[in-house]
Amino acid sequence: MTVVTRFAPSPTGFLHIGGARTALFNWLYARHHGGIFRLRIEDTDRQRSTGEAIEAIIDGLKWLGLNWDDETVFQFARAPRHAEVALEMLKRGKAYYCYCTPEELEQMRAEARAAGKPMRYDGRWRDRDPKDAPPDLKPVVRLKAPTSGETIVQDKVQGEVRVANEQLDDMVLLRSDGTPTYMHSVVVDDHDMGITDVIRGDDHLTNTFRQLQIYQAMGWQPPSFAHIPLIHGPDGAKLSKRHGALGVEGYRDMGYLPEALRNYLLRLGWGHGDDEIISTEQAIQWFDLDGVGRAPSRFDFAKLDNLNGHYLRQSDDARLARNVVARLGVTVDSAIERRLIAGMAGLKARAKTLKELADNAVFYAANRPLNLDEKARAALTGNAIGILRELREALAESSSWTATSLESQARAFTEAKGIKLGQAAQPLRAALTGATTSPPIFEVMEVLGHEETLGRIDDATSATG
RNA sequence: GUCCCCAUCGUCUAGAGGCCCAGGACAUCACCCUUUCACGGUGAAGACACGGGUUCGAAUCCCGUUGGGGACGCCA
Repeated sequence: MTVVTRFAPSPTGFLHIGGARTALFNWLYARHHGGIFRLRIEDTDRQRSTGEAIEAIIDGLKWLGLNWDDETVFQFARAPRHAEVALEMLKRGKAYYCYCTPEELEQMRAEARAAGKPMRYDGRWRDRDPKDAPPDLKPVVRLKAPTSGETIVQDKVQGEVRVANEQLDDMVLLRSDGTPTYMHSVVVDDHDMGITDVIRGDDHLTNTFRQLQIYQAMGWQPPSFAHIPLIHGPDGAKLSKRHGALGVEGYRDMGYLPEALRNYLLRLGWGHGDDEIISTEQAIQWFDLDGVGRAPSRFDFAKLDNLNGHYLRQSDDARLARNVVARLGVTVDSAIERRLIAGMAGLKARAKTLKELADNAVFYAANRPLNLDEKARAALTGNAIGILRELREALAESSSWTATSLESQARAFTEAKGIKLGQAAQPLRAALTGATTSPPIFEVMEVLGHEETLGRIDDATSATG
């Protein structure tokens, strides 16, 4: 049988990091088995669902490279079908009308809590004569759930999980306005969409018992389930905004690469021996549910940064240069674009994120005269100016403008003067990059070129001297 | 409150009774490389929550305790 998985977010906000991982696991599982990965938007909450959220989720999935098959299913549009199934259950005696008011239910819960019992609906309309129905009240449809025995989930991650049916109550299938509840629509949609494997956060584990009862009532074959642990913040509590609970676009804006985020998310809750750097091709080949752990994991930016740095260094220079230009919000001519590409090798080894990369690339994109930061200005005081002026004269005659030849010229110069290389290199760095840290300075000179280099030195020596 | 799930270095994890006085990665620290900062390399420190069993032998199995998390809506 072909594997069919799905990602089913509710469009009440952005695609958060936990959802992204759930989507990734579903996608990998489907791709691993040569199956189908589908997207269903659970927009039945009309108050909270928004078009922007739908767009954010779709953009987020696309950015992450998680492509889905077949057309996107919108759950709200299927409400008539959900009602149809509920009515069928009514007809079969598997469901019934309940005329309880919200106040009654609230009281029931309060009493149950006080008595130390599970907070559940007591089933007072379960076997009551419909003639008793109050004429002015619209009823909900409730599932006639089994009252004895137990419901068992065979979970691919959590193992066998069972609960006594007395713990579960008769849940609402159709609201009094005739719209379906989440619990009901999920089952109908998963069934109709031919989903074979439901992979979702383990906050749904206990919902599964109830959903299983709907499958049983309809005589449907339930899919297999895999409930993956949630992602927590660094403090072990729920992921907060400042700890990573952002939409994936937040990660994009911070300068993370989709392949890095994919790799990071994959390793959060899943392992394959000692492997850490895992390409997407490899992930598809290796991914299985056995490798998914059962304990929740904590989100760690430091590790994400490390992974991102790795993928950054692997990235194509032209791609990075384009991203840097976009981030800097500048327009550059083709000469500067070439300069950025040429300088990228030195730049990308020094950055963890695209944002950092862009910040460090400013001196390549900028036109003269350069802005010098405080430390750079400090490096251009005292005899540094004199050294720079002399070095400039030596360099002006240079016939070979490559990093290696520039370095040997500089070394010859400092040796002749009896000073350390650093005494010339640091002022040079300050003058050429406006900072005290940068890629190797002779490489910078090569990338900048003869004319620009001398010009920047002149700017620095005249402005300060 | 009731039910369910979880528990290995700070973090992510390897570990499916002897290969483990517990391995890898990130982070940390030291050293090397080096014109700066990175990258890279070498090394150090660092964990089986606790208590009982079972067994010749337990990180691995069982029970309990503690600690986390989740679910108990006419939200999804």
